[in-house]
Amino acid sequence: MTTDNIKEEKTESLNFLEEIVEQDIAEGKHEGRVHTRFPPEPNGYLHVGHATSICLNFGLAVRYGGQCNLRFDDTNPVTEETEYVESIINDVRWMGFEPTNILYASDYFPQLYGFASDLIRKGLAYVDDSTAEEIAALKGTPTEPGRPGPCRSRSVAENLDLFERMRKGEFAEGSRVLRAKIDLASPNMIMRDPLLYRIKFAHHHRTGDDWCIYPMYDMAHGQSDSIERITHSICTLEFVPHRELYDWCIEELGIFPSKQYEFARRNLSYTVVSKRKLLKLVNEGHVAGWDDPRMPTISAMRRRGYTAAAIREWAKRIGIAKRENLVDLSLLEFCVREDLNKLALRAMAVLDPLKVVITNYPAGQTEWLETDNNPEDPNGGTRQLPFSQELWIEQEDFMENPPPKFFRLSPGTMARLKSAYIIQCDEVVKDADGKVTELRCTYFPNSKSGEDNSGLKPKTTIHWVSAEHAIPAEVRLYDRLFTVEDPANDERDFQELLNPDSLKVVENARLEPSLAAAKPGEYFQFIRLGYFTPDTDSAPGKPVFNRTVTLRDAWAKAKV
RNA sequence: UGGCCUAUGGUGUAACGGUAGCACAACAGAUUUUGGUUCUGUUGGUUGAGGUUCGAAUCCUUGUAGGCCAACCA
Repeated sequence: MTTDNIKEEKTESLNFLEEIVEQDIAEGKHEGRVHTRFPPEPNGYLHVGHATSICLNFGLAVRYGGQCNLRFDDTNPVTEETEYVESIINDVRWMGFEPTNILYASDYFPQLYGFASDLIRKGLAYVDDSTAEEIAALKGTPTEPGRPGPCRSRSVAENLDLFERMRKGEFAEGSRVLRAKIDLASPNMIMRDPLLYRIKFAHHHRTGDDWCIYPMYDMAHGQSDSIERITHSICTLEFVPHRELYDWCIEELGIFPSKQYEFARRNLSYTVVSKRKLLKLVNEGHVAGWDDPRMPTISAMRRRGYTAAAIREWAKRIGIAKRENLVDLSLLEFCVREDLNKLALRAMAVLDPLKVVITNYPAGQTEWLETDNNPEDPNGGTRQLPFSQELWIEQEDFMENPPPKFFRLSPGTMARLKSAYIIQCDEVVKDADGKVTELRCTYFPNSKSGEDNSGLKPKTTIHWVSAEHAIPAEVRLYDRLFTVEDPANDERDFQELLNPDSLKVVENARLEPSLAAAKPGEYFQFIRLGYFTPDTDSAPGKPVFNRTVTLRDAWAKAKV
């Protein structure tokens, strides 16, 4: 290792969780073992927030030679489904991580039942017959202590008997719960005799009808961590008050001492991630589904053309801390462009076609021109583009009365056709309404790309496709779903904040013929327009492309 | 009004008592057969008030602001 490397390593800064992990390793805690877990509840699709959590938990394991389990926190049968389990596993793998184990909290139900019984035997849990309202009323408020209910003083034997009969299904749903007996006066509301088990006669996606009592989060999560000998159990800030209970359970049960650490969830501007709001977007038809490319779900980002590497890099760059945040969407877009710039194959596509006729080019002739697949990749290779007398160019690349800084085509000016010839605009053809329908141009035969000796220096290069050879396609242009940075914290109605232009469908795009074979999962840059990927709606002979993200566009900015 | 968490450029994040740095964004320039990429530069910051110290973003006190907690959700 050189001095430079040492210096670099020294200056690299760690986030607070990496510091904790490194300190634990240095102290030989758990024999230096690092074992994390990603614990989604299978009640919906994973979104960007989960993506950063995946990167955090799996990333820590990878970085420190540890392990990371994927554990489904499936303790509430009424909201959870196998469909979600499958999509979550798929999303985790797509993100680029392979779980050490794929586990389910529901597999621990027998053990968890035993833990609860242990607490009862220690006099630390009791069966409460009160209604939800009664329990809430006796819990007090943050400023007033709670008061004991009539069941709090039940004997261990009675509690054991009642709890067993709860399990046997002798009591009606909602009629009794098991509660920890801790401290009704605790300033931490979570410690005021928290509920541990409730009765639910519901079919569970894995355990079927084996159980009619299900553990609450606090009776399942930490215990599952402990069973799996998780060393660092990382969760979001809203669980901070639960840590006291997490530790209490582990202490009283005398089980493996997993430790909980909390970080601030990362929020992304111009979107929402609350399950309720995402559901509303889907149900009210504001988007086409959970994987509509405008959604912040992992499946939607994948469909839109974001790469897992870009999302991982984004998570790395925004870092990790404990303060509230709203990460600017532009950083995610930067990461997506950065990755795609390296790997996307360049292609020519015209979204808003304007006909160009090269008057001095032989009608019916086709010439195949070589062009780079990716100028950023020396091994990217080349392909052939057909050139002919009639072409399509972008409407935007022509202006009859251009402003001063416009240096594309206008009457009398020249432009280079990318990888082809320099043309000059001689004549503008209009329809009865005065709309420009065609440009009649001449080309300079000695200006062919790669062998140009014309001496001409046009101010710009524009993209084009040969009219005869182009294939038609639908192209979907996406923009941010909301018009405000932080829709979740806006007092206005959800509805008012939606961006009416979040989707623009281009029905009549013209693509270079090589794009006919493109498949979802492949990445392209339509030159000068942005990054695009085939959508899953594509059908043979009817390709559909999604715009992942535009290119940075200095001209667009200069115009406004 | 009880407890807990958090405050560093527009945004995100470093600096662990010793020169406030990095990235994105913004702006300017160079290069460019993508108004892309790449390269260079510029603007801009420690929540207020006290205190400790030779020296404070950092430690202490006290304000202020934001967030979380009284689900048979996780």
